Amino acid sequence: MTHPPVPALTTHLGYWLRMVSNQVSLAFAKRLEAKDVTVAEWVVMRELYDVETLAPSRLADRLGMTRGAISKLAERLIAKALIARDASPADGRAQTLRLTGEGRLLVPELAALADANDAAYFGHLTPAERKAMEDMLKAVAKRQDIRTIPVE
Amino acid sequence: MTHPPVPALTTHLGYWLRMVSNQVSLAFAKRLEAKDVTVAEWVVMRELYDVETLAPSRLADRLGMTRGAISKLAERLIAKALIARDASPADGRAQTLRLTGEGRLLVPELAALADANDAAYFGHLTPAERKAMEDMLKAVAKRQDIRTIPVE
DNA sequence: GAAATATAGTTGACTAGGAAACAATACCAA
DNA sequence: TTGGTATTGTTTCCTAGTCAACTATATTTC
Repeated sequence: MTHPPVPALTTHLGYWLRMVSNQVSLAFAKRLEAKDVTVAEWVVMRELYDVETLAPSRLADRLGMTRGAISKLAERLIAKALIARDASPADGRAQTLRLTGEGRLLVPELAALADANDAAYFGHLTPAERKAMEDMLKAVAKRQDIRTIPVE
Repeated sequence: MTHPPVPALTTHLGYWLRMVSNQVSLAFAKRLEAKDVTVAEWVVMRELYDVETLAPSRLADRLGMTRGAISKLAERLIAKALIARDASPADGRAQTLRLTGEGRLLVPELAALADANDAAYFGHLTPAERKAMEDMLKAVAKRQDIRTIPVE
């Protein structure tokens, strides 16, 4: 009783993309769990790593999250003593976020987990294949003017 | 004060994959919104489309979701009158889910949205490029024994 | 310089999922 | 046939987001 035939989900590139992406992210999340850090927290920490300080609202823009989400995310990272929040001297509304010493020390460890995860999933591809995939994904991103850092 | 240099997030293929995948899924979700359906609901409906009836637990396996999540998802679809739930005559614990007439009529419309979304993101790739990407993703999926349908 | 407007961050209500405890039923083994 | 175990689906509690209302401070405009 399948009236009009409908192509399978698997005919869409988006389907495969999502399936693989989900698994890669999930596996990465599991690795991070050993360090008691989520993917979103990792991205924030990595952003802060080469920038000294950053305003929450800038972070929201960069990660494509709402300011509310960043507010709560920052709160969690502060509770873990991985980042710190300072009032802006210039603007009474504004704040800046920065890594604590502890947080800064953790980033290279987390980066190693990210490397390992990427290698586990894509390490078997030849350099040419990797480059082809990366180029295609970059082209799609550019074409659609995608610029936010994927958090989840 | 960036002590040890850490490679940028963008050096990972997983980063690009997630960025593009997130945007493709988000755009698809927005299209589905016009029909008042979520991506997860669409996947369930598409699964039911060529199968007559399906047990919730089978659905959970196929979609890689918990039975609890399927329970709630089914409840939402039933509330929208897009699927129906019947008690299994053979097994007092079991149920089966099926599309309603209305639900079945909706599937081809939703499939058209899926096609359009895929085309919007990947239509500009040459057939060879599309195939290369699909093959690589399939290979990664196969290598990791990924078999669940990506819902989100 | 006062009033309107804009911006930064927080909060509360809501959503969709996971994990684990649970109830009901089925299966199995002695 | 009865007692233990397995399985099905539901429920409760938790998490991490969104959205929209809110507070406080800045900026602009007249």
